[in-house]
Amino acid sequence: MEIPSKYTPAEIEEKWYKYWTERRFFHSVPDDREPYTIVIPPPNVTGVLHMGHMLNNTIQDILVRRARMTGKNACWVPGTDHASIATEAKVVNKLKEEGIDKYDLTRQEFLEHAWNWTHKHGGIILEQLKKLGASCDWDRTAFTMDEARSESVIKVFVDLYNKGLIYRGVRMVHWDPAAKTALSDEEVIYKELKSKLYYLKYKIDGEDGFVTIATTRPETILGDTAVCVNPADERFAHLKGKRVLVPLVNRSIPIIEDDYVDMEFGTGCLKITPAHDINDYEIGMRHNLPSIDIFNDDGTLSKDAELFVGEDRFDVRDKIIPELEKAGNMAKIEDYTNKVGFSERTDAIIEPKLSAQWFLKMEELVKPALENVMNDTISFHPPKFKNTYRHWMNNIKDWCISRQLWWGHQIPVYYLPQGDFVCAETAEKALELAKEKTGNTNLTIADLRQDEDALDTWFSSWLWPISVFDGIRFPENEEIKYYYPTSDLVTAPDIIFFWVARMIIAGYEYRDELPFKNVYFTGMVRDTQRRKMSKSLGNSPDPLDLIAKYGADGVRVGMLLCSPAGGDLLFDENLPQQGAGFVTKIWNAFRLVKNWEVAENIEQPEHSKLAIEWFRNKLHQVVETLDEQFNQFRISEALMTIYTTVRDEFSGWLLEVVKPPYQQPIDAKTYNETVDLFDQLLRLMHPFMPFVTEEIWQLLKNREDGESIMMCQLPPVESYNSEMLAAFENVKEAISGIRNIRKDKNIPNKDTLELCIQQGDKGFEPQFNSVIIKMAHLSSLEMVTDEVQGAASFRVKSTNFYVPLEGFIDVEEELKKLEEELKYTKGFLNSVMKKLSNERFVNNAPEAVVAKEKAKQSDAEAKIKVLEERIAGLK
RNA sequence: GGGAGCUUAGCUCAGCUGGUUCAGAGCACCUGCCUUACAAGCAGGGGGUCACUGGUUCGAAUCCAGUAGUUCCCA
Repeated sequence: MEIPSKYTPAEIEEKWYKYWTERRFFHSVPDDREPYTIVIPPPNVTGVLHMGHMLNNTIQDILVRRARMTGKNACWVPGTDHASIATEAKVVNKLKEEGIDKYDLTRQEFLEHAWNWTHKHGGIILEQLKKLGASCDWDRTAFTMDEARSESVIKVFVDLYNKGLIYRGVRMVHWDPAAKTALSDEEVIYKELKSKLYYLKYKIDGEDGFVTIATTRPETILGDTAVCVNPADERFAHLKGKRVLVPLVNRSIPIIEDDYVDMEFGTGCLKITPAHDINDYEIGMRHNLPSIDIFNDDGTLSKDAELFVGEDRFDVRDKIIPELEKAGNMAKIEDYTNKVGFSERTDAIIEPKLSAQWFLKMEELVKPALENVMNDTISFHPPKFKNTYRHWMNNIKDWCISRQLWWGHQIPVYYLPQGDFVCAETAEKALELAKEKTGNTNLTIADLRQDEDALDTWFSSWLWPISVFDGIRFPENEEIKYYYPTSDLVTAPDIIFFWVARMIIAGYEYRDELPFKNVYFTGMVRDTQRRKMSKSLGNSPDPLDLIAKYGADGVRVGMLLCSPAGGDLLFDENLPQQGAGFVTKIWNAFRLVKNWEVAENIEQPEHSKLAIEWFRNKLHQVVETLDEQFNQFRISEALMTIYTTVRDEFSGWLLEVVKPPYQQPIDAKTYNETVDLFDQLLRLMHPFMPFVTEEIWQLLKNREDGESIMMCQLPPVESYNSEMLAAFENVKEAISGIRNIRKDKNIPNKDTLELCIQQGDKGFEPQFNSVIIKMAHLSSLEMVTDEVQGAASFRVKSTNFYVPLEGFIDVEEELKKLEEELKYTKGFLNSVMKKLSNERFVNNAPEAVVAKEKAKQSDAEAKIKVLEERIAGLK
């Protein structure tokens, strides 16, 4: 069989992904094995794959593949999220480009456009995940607006309403004038802006004189209904009970007193606009002030503003300033930096606005969700996110779940002709309730008017771990009982409140159980300057280009090598490059092994036997290490373990030892054992690099059609001989010592050397001599009792190694090296003795620690003796 | 304004309940080598007052307090 010298990821990856999916290896059905379940954080249906998805889904795939290979029934459920605001905004824009205004369409017509868009773009991101190698159970692909999920959302709304947890209230909400919808607190991003602080003079009603207030939003004076001072502020005592006139419109408003006012800030005198500021709203409530809503839903001024009606709020700000100056109301203007809320989705500046919305009472719901994270029933990795979580949960506010959008789940509330309303899953059920409620049996569905608003997207995704198994509609179904609770959730910390917390809440409310056992928070993918990847900066590579360039395995490895849990990943193209380099390394190791000619009639050499025994033990140790690392979600460390094992232990040591001389065959026993070890190693690597491991695994031995490495079991955790591993480390050190001598003395590798060993207490075990002979290319290895003259030397622990080099040896050089070694060892002994001669240390430290120090002492003393003898011998 | 975290090699980070796997890894850097699978490689090497100050202790990167810088969350 001809093995290509270059590994070509593109075609190989496509071949195996097809092989896996055609045989439905990713598909899971409940059986008697232990389930392992992950639900994907559903990406936005209209989105495209970005670097964050790459990292996140690589980690999920590693966890799922590993679970599958440890005998679990692994199920990774994929799907997408309808992303109400973002998708609606995209559809609205697209229609606008076609000259269609959303408000010229009926709801039905608009939804048709939205569905068309979804069908066209909805699958893209999932198709891209396939290129990454994601082993999702594609038969289970779900969408937050498909039938099962939609019905679940509606059912939950009705249920919570009937439990008295959902209510309608007029509240100050964050209004997005671009999307014309309310947003939840979590959807508002505060940014610092350089703006101005305007000092405005309000004339006192019926008197000469003014009061001066400071504001960043002069246009809102049109909605002022009071001016407020601190009751403790002597400066304004004389204003008590008086009134002032709002500039330009000359409305007379009262001067009120409230502790809220900060005497230090601005002029100590605050204008109150209850309709457009949350704090003013609260003050307004306390003082029974009227609210004047001066804005329309799109951010233009309403007729209640009296001036500038129909003009945009920011244009009005520009225009009102000269007006105020002209009227003599402008005292001064200062530069000022303040934080302004922006819409997460549309980036429009948020307008605090009074409006009627639906809210979910959170106070009771959060209790089990908080408790079970704090007591680690649900573990966060890294655990520092527990703090953030607790803080939010302890300061929880009712969740505004209505959005003034069409794309989403329409709120199942039906208004009756008299203004009353009922809440029901369907219009038919609503009609029944309405008849009951009103006693009017003549009502028809046409008399009911369903609430226009849609639900917050998170109100559907919070059910995701349950709804993907249809556990809301059919709580007793076999799948939900088998797969739920899910095992691990992999997500980014920026949606800990939006999504993670709410899933936990929903889990306890609807299953009385946690939704997942572990939450692994990935870092953000940034560029090398720590900037977030963003379209506008153009610093984000296209993941698919990277895969095309470096292969999916290379990209996966590159992303993970540098991505500790919760730490940000500073992406640089040399990462996938390194990943691809590692793939090549493995490929070359495979080529080496596979191209050996195998001879049945050759005896297995001693060195090969020893090396194989050593590596078998090494592998068991690695399996144990990986197990620990995975248990702690130290996934990038686990990859590093694999990386160094393959590069150093397997390629650098095992293969070099067993490698037959040039153009000579290898004995069958060594060959088969090497292939077997390679096979084990490939399995350990498979979750990280599924494609190259499958390709090599398939070529390593004859495989039946339908076999796959992904369906194999990982090598189990087994005990290993740690003395042997330690002994082999001494062997490596000895071989390195000889290599160093070669290097120092410029002795080519092809020349053989002689070696004499003066064995000390430690540092040498003769059973590995054959390995040393092979690896150091020795012509002889002799045990000696005395030191050897005319030789370069080095020490491993208390064993002396001599390489006789007549004529080459520079005694001065050798002595210098020995003196240095002696000096260091003496210094080391000194520090140990200092400890041991400290009575309080010997008396107070645990016995084991003292014993260790004593061992250090005797080792150091032995080494000093060896060095001193050697020095004396040379002199 | 409130809260949480972080600060260890040029970069990104490990370092568990204080004590030889305590000063580590990968990358980067430097020096040799085209040695027979691999120059996308191999063999070596340099590099850190563990942010600062004090405390606890026989012993502190590790525990405590304060200071500085920095990041995130919330308002």
